Amino acid sequence: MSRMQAVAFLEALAQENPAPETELHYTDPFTLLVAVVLSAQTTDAMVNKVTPGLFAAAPTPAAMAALGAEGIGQHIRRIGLWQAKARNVAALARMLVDQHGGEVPADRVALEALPGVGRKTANVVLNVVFGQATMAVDTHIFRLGNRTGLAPGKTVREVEDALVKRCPPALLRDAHHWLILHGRYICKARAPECWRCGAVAHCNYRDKVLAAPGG
DNA sequence: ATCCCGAGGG
DNA sequence: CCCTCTGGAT
Repeated sequence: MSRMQAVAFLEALAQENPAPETELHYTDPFTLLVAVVLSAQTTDAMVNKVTPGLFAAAPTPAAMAALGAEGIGQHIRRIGLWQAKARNVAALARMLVDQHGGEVPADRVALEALPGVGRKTANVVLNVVFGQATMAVDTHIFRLGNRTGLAPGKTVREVEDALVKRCPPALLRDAHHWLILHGRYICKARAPECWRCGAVAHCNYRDKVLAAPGG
């Protein structure tokens, strides 16, 4: 896919809204960070069931640290990996209070040093909160980037770099969010629904699907 | 059975 | 690179 095509592809996807109800619930940098940490290997809908109660009980790093792993666990028992997440969020909140003045750091190294925060979560925070030119690549975006030719790469880093280079600055913020939704609901791993893709005109994957046996 | 808006550890 | 942690949806 040429750069011109890639930009047209991204602009078309930015207009799309496959599933608005699946946005993560948060109100500030800290709750965004926690919501993203909680979302690992679990659906956003499930996370949204527990975050209102959790954030009502502990809206700040200090309150979250005080709530502790036990208290946090009481609120998030319904989501996957909740035991490890409760421990991580408690420790993470404690680190924010002790080492970062109760604020979410605007630095990749500091973010990734927080328990439960890896490259993907750090990229979401850097992009959404601090407006940095980063892309959070998950399995959906990795697949979409390769299959459409938008951002080819054999590693997550390669796909990430390709997307940052090709995405117009105006679209960069939150681009990972609508790319994920597109990958989750339209450009699906199995049975992709090209007929309701807003960017079919800028992608030849539909032709490949139709040409494939049984496609 | 397989996968998920992953991270951490071996 | 591999594996495990978790629950829910498909």
